Amino acid sequence: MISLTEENYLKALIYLSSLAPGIEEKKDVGTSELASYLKLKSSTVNEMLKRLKEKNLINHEKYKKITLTHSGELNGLKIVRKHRLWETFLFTKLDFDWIEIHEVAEQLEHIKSEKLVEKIDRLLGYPNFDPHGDPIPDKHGKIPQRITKSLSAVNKGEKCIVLAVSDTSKDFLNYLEDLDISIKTEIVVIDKIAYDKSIKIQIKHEQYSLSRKVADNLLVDDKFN
Amino acid sequence: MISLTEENYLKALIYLSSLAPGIEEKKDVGTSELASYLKLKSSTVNEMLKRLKEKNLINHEKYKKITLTHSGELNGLKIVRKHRLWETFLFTKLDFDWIEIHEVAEQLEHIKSEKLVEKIDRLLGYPNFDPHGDPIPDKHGKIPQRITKSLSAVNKGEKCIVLAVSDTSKDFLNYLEDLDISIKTEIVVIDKIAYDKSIKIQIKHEQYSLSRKVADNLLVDDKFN
DNA sequence: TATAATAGTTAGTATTACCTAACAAAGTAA
DNA sequence: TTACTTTGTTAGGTAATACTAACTATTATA
Repeated sequence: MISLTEENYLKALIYLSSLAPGIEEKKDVGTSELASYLKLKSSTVNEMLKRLKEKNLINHEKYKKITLTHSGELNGLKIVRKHRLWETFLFTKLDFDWIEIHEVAEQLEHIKSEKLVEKIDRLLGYPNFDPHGDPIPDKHGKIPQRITKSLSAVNKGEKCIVLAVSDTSKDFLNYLEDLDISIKTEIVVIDKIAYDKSIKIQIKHEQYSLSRKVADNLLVDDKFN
Repeated sequence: MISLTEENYLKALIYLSSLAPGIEEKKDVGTSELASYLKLKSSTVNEMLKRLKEKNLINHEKYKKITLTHSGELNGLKIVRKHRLWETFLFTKLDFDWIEIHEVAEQLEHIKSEKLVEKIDRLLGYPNFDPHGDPIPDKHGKIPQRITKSLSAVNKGEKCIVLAVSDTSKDFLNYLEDLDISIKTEIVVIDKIAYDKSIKIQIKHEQYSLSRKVADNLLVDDKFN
């Protein structure tokens, strides 16, 4: 049996080891890195690493980096799957907004019931991506690949719809909320300013100017017709 | 902050102190009674009682009975409310069956999010009773009263529908499942045997004989036309 | 009412998951 | 290559929640 706390360590390891650009290349994770991500002390993490190793969920040698075993990765992906399914449920079925879903899903992801997960998955129509655009692993841990294009790469005059964001910080999500940009929002690229790489866009009948940074973090689909 | 464990103690106290027939008359609960209900040792419970008393959730003097304070009752009712709303959700929205819902709701009831509870309540259309027929306290802890009549009290020749059960043991629920009796099942009382107080009923086109005990534990509505 | 049975309490122990403080290993830079 | 910095580990402590064993108060009964 994997405890709630252990589940959170696995999830953190999944997240940290896939932080590298491509999903394929895995990054090795160190004790302090994990500790600072979980907002815990290294000594605490160190102790947990021993338990996770005993349970065959991670590989770890003294003073070396941490990697997930097959079992560890599978179990971690299960939590990620549940988290993202619950986020989707909260967003699409209960009208929670983009910002609120994460916190509640952090709790719901630990509910132990295979059947419940499957039922929710079905209720949602077996979605491949959550409301933030993150891929939802299937029950075997397979992660759907997304064809992504950042808004920065869309040509002048073209139309696209928002699929996902590559930054899920509160600040960014709040800013998007102000601009009324959410998943499936239709955006027309009016102009691209060469000088500072900012772009001028139109949403419904409003026009805005977005910085390069913002445009980079908006992932879109430009061939949806 | 009330811990998950503390919440379970409060819920148990709500349950045990309302075991008396009328909901109004409250029964006082003892340490061992609580311990045996929670499948814990009295010493464990005793320790927890101290903590609950410090948090002003219960009244308890050495060697005396336990009663809930106003705050304890309110907090306990909140858990009961969540439990029953989740059971209703699982039953009506996810097609879980009568027997499975309890276990999953035991976990879901501890999710902390006022908003989530309200959203689920709304999604379900603000139900007053859960799939077992138990009343769902409202957000202020008010418990809807049900007008109950046991199947034993229905006259020969009359029709009724199942509203609730007064025994939620697995054995009983399994037996009902075998008979294909669930909430809203229509039952016609064909005959009442004076000798052993058993009754003969008809469901759809099947006839069965039910013992007195079973009939007593089936709560029905006989004026639903 | 004396005593046996039941109920409730206390003391001491274990586990999980956290902490601080002290120390050891590895990596970096003068 | 020595010295500094960062990273990782160990030892020892705490709070929550459980346990067993031993003890005490209350209740029931002969």
